[in-house]
Amino acid sequence: MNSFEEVNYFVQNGHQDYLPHISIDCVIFGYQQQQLKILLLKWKGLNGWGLPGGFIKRREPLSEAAYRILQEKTSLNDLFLQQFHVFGDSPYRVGERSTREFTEKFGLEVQADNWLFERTLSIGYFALMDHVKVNVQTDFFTDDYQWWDASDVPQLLFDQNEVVEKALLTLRLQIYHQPIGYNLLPEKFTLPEIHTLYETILGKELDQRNFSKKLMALGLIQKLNEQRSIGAHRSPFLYQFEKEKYEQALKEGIVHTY
Amino acid sequence: MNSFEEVNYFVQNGHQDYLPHISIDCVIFGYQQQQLKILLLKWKGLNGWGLPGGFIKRREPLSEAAYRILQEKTSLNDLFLQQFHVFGDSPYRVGERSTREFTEKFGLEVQADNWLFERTLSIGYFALMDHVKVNVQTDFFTDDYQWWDASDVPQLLFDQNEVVEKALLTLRLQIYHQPIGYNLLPEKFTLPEIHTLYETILGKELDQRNFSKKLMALGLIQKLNEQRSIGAHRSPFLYQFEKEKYEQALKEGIVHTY
DNA sequence: ACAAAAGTGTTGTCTTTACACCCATGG
DNA sequence: CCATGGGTGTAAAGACAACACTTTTGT
Repeated sequence: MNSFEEVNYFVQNGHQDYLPHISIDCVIFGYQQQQLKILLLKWKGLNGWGLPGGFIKRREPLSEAAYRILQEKTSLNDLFLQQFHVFGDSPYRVGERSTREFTEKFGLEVQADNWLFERTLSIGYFALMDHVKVNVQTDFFTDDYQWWDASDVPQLLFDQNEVVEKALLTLRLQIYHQPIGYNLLPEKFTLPEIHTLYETILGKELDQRNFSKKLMALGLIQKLNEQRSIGAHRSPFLYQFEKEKYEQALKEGIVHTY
Repeated sequence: MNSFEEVNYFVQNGHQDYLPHISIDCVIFGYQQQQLKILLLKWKGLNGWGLPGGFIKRREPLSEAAYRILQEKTSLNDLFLQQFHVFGDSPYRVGERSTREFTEKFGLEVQADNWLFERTLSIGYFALMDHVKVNVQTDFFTDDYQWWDASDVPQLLFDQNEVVEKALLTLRLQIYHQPIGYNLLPEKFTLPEIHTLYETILGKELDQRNFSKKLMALGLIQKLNEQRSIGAHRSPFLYQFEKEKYEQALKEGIVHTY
């Protein structure tokens, strides 16, 4: 959705194709330089940062909508995606919104009762992905994107700081019950890499030896006969997830503490 | 909402007061005779069992809506209530619904584009309450209610069996991170009572001695100097939750395994 | 040879599990 | 006095946490 005509049609007539009053917001986590990152888009005009999001088509299953929105923004399809909360309590989510500012910033005339400006609840989804596979698409409303450090997210538009907070909390809780990493790491990774990933997500140090013992005991990854060359240091071995076991663990859950 | 006039107004004009396309479904858990129960309402006409639910008022915060709906149905206000999932994938939640059957059963004329019959996502909430405090209110659409054993729920209307399943799953997961019991048990309860409650929720046996050791170690309950008389048996001591500590544990979470 | 990161085991402590007997009460 | 359920402790096994030195690699 990039041309003025497309956007104008969406704004004026989108309610025919999409459900009003409900949107989807995506918190996209990536992992980069040993830091947990979140993908934010810069809104044109509003001049602030916000989460990628979108609306649900009238005949589209909810989870398909979430996948579609993610794919539109990241051109990626193998990813972990999970609903985590519906936001409908903050003042922003209770009242309707003014169209004036919108008209000024984007040059689109909208009636006061335009569907986009009615009260809209938002369903939060979070996704995990390997940031190097991501090819971010901006659109008419957004003109820039950036991966922000998860612990250092700027002030976001609307109530979206709350959304990010909740996503982080959910991710941290989840890491104790589900394997995480498949979607955040490259296919082949080293023990120090996944170790740092866990430390990063949990925001605390994990003993190197205990971590690898435990991880190996889960039996979800296998050691390969290859090493990565990392410069003037000993070359770490590469590992990869055993997909079937990983999927099974995702379904059945695991219990551990790291 | 009991009179024909009220209902007719709601059906014809409800979209002015309520958000269309989104509803709330409540899975209400109670505990009774050592069994985990779920409150179901019997729909008039449709002649099937379903969950209590309702719509969100246009200017009402989401969680207030959930509380209101619960209060309307149960006349109860001190309760534990939590959002757990949005349902929008099942065929029932993707398409619009036929008004014909509705018209026949309830004698209300509705247009094909009536707001109640458009596609509607449902936000699932689950609640825990002491069933003896509950005073169930039926309304125009429902003429009976019953507490059903959680492990033996009948075929429900729409996609609601899925909703109940997910609620149970969430409850079971949650019990490892949050104290549970305050809202399901009477103010004063015995160790065997809370012990059976946990066994019931988790669906497995828990060693009596280990359970009480662990429970006491959490420091959320205190022993009273009273006993309950239970007939021809030794009288068990009564306990009660220490509210402040309980609330704190709710907020901060706990980790244990039972 | 040096700097930097990878890799690898053991021990003590704590947590968890398994298990059985006596006590209180009412009929 | 009997039947039923309540209440209580200990020991063995397993899980967790703490901890340091050697190896590899490139410069």
